[in-house]
Formats: sequence, C-alpha cells, structure tokens
Amino acid sequence: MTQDGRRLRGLRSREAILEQAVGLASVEGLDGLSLGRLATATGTSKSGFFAHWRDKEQLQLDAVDWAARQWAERVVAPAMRAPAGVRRLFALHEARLTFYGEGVLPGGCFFFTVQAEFDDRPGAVRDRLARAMREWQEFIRRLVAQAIAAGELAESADVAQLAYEIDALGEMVIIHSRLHDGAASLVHARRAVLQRLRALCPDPTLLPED
Amino acid sequence: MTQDGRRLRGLRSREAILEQAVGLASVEGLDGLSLGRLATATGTSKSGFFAHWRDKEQLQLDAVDWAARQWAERVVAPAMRAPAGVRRLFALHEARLTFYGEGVLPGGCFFFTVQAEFDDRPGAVRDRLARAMREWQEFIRRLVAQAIAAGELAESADVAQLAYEIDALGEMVIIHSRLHDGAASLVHARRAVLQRLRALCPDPTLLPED
DNA sequence: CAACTATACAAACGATCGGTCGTTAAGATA
DNA sequence: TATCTTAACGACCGATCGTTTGTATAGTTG
Repeated sequence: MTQDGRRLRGLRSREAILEQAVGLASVEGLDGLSLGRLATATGTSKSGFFAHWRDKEQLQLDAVDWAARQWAERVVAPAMRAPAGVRRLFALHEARLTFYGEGVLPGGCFFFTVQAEFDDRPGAVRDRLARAMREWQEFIRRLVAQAIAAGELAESADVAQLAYEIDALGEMVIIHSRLHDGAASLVHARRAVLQRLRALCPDPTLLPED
Repeated sequence: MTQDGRRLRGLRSREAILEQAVGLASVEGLDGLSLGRLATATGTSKSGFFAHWRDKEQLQLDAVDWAARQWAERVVAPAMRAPAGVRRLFALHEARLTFYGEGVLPGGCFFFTVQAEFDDRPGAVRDRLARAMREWQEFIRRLVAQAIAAGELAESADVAQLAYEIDALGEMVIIHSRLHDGAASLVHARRAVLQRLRALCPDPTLLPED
C-alpha cells in the first residue's frame, strides 16, 4: 500500500483542513476566507498549507470538490434511497431542505455563497463551479424525466421548466433564512414544490398531503 | 439655497462615485470592492473619498441606499404604472426580469451579491440590507393581497406563500444566468410565475397567454 | 544504520488593504 | 480685497494578504 503512516497523517490533516475550509467558505466565501484565519481555525500554521497545495487556488478547487462530495452524500444519496419517480424527486427536495435546516454548514450553503462570489470572475474555480452546478441541474432534470416516463407526472410537464422551479424554490431558502425567519422559508419552499408536484401527479397517494 | 457651486460639484462626484460603487459591488461585493480600485474606476484619488464619507462602512451604507433607490425607480415604479391587481403583480415580476435582462448592473443584481456577502456578518450594513429586503418582500405581499381583495386571485391563495414563490423564481435568474444560459432562465422565470398566477386568476384576459 | 521523503514550522517578502495627515486650489462670504 | 470653507490630492502609516525560503522532525526505505 502507498498509504503508510506518513501519508495517512497527511491525508487526515488534509481532510480536516478541507472540512474547515468548506464550512468557513459557506460563510465568508472562498476568497474572503484567508489562509491566516484558516490556519488558526485548524490549529496549524499558515505556511503548512503549501505542503498540501501549491497555492490558494488549488485549495479552493479541492474545497469545491469536497463540498460537492458532501452534497452527494447528504442530499443526493438519501434521495436515491426513495423509489424512482415523483417520490424520489420530492425526496431530493426534502433532503436539501433538511441539509439547510440542520445547519450542517455554518453559512447554510457552500455553493450559494461561492457562486455569488465567482459567477463574474473567470478562472479555474468558476469553471469547476459551473461544472458542478450543471451536473446538479442535469440530475434534477433526469429525476423529472424519470417521473414523467413512469407516468407519475403529467406528460404536459416541461422538464427544464419544472427542474428550474424546484431548484429555485430550494435555493431561495438560503437567501431568505439568513436575513429573516428561517423556519418560515423552509415551510414555504416545501409547500411550493409539494403543491406543484401534486398538481401534476395523477396518483395522489404518492405524495404527502401537506 | 445651501447648494452653491461648491456643494453642487461635491454632490455630482458623490453621485458618480456611488453609481460606480453599486455597479462594481454587483460584481465583486461591497467588501471585495476596494477603495483603490473604486478610485481608479472613478478617476479620482483614494483619499478623496474621505471628504465625502467618514470610512468605508459609510460608503457601503450609502451604496445600499443608492441601489434601493435605483430598484425603486427601475422595478417598482414601472409596476405601479400598471393597474392594481394581478396585472400589477405580474408587471412587477416582468420589470425585475427586464432589469436583469438589460444588464443594467454589470453583476446582474446588487442585492443578490451583497446579501450573500453580508447575511452572516453582523453590523450596520447587514441591518440596512435586511430592512431593505424586508420592505421589498412586504411590498410583494401587499400587491398579492391587493390582487386577492380585487377578486383577481383566488381567495384560497396564501399571501406569504405566493409572494415567496414569486420572489424566489425571480431571484433565481441571477444565480442561473451568470453561470449558464441567461436567456433560458429568463424564460423559465417568466413562465413559472405566469402559469402560477393564471392558475389562480378567475379572469384569463388579465394576463398574457404566454 | 544511513539516506531519503514528507509534514510542518517560523520568519520574512512584496503587494495591497483601509485609513490618516498636511497641503493646495477654488468657490463663497464679508 | 481678506477670510473662511470644502473638494481633492500625494505621501505615508500599520495591518494583513498570499507566498517564498530555510529548517527541524518524524516516518519510510535501502
């Protein structure tokens, strides 16, 4: 094995640093997060980072990957345990709301903060971010298409349109809940998608009533 | 008059600086925007700012007010020219989409970027921002309530719920259009709100078909 | 054991940050 | 004309930024 004690220790601290970095970046962004503060937060020294990453951009790129992995484990994976169709689609929305509601990340959502930061700034971070978001939206669209194919959503439904609405209503929770009452926006986001799906679903037993 | 030529010149440069500041902040945020770059962008010197503002936070607060005034003129005012009711509600949504689509601000939306920046950071800027956003949401709710009172929306409609959805679908345009195809998200946002309102509106002639 | 590698550190670098200070030029006031 | 006010400036300050350098140390390999 190539993972001897040396590398294992390195990987451990690398993971710990990335976890802290994603958490802090969900609050202050990837650029607002300085190496100095990240160092004190992880209990290490500033220069120690350059043993793991060539420069700050490499750390930012790995942070994006780490956040995407976390999202896959805590949002996508729970939804995939629900049966395919409209139930899986709604389970995805609920898993996202649970992720926000539990406060897994101190800033609510890593991707929301970092998108707002990098959407107008060309570079490798923006490109990787755009790829991650594109994959996420394509995943939603795939679930919508599956639900239509299974006959659990009306064929008149526009896949891209419905996916856009579900994503928008979920994302908005972050914007609203940070400056105002978070619980209310969670309820609104859940009900909005639920009513939208129930209106399109021929079998009312597949979705909760409220 | 207290506005002699001296003060008038000061007011002019003050307005010019604020306009530049709001435009730049819509891209890089209010903190990411440094006084040095703002100085070169306005063709003045860095120290010249401190003749107008005590420190950076005062400039940020005035920038928030300036952006709110711009929003009132370019989004709220056009909507108020439409007849009260569901038409005014949809006119508000369309005015917002036009504001985004025309690219009035280089970053798309000042409030989106600055909210993401300050929502977790206590202070005067966050407070003024929260107040502006609360007034905006209350304004949407007022238009919804008016439409219901006028009999142009079903009484079963939940005011806060519908206002949340309209706001979410509009705001999402900024997130989507920056990293992906902007035209598509404008169409999705428009259709989503239009269909939602048409489903609740007893008079189909009040709203466009598509 | 010796040679090597990877982790981690302290110290310092130039650049840039927000902010201060003293000064200049021009309009307003008397 | 003499006096006062204010917009605007250049030069500079301490702090912090990302980054480089050199070094000490612990684990791996021959």
